[in-house]
Amino acid sequence: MSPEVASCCTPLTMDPLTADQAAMLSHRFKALGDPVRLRLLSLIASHEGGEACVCELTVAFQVSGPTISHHLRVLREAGLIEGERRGTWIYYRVVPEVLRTLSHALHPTAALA
Amino acid sequence: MSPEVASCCTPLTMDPLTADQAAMLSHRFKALGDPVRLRLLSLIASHEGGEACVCELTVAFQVSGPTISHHLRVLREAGLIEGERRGTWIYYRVVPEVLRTLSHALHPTAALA
DNA sequence: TCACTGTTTTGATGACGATCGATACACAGC
DNA sequence: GCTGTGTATCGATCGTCATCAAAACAGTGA
Repeated sequence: MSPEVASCCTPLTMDPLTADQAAMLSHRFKALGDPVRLRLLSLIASHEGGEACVCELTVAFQVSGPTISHHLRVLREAGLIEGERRGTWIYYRVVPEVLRTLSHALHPTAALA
Repeated sequence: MSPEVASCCTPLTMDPLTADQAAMLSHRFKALGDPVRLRLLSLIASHEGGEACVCELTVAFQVSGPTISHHLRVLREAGLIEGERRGTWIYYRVVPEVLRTLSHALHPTAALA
């Protein structure tokens, strides 16, 4: 993603969001607004090495493979995760700066590091 | 809301979320997943005194009154804001602990205060 | 090149959500 | 009580989304 993603917005509690800022942020929050996607993100982020193969993610849910793939796409298009193919398997990892941006947007003292 | 809302979850990057945790968090993030609601929340939080009257919120958007009311209800049912009637007008304010919870869930070092 | 496995895309379907106008409810002032 | 204003609910509409089965695509190894 573009470099400004991690520093675009002051916390939403400090100044009113512009329509553009709200559109960008809401797109990301919407991606987090599904329990399966949240658990996928959590599984990837907390997985050993910071990345997880789709095959490991699929077995953790009751939903079908295509559905997992759909949710991974939504997370990917929201900039929250990145995928990379290595041989047979595709590995996903989180984009920490984007998570930090969202965290910061919700709470002034958060994620200043 | 219940007392545990502000401390229920370790950051989702540390441990995989349980289905219950994911359901609760995704419900809140879903409420943030709309640009109008995000701007409403921001307007309320950044407003002088930490609260805003519905009449002040309605004029800031192009959408109808019922639609604003609907979005305020979604935010309210997600526990992100609280409303209080004082005389003629109803004032909304944010629930800071819940915002801090969400911020913390996204980033380990965030919102420990 | 062929078969096999892993992942994504396509197409369809049922549920959900954003929005509106109309209506109902709550309070203030007369 | 009545009337007017502020806010919420109802009912309908139309678009979006989560999900699946089926098909397509990508890479591996025989």
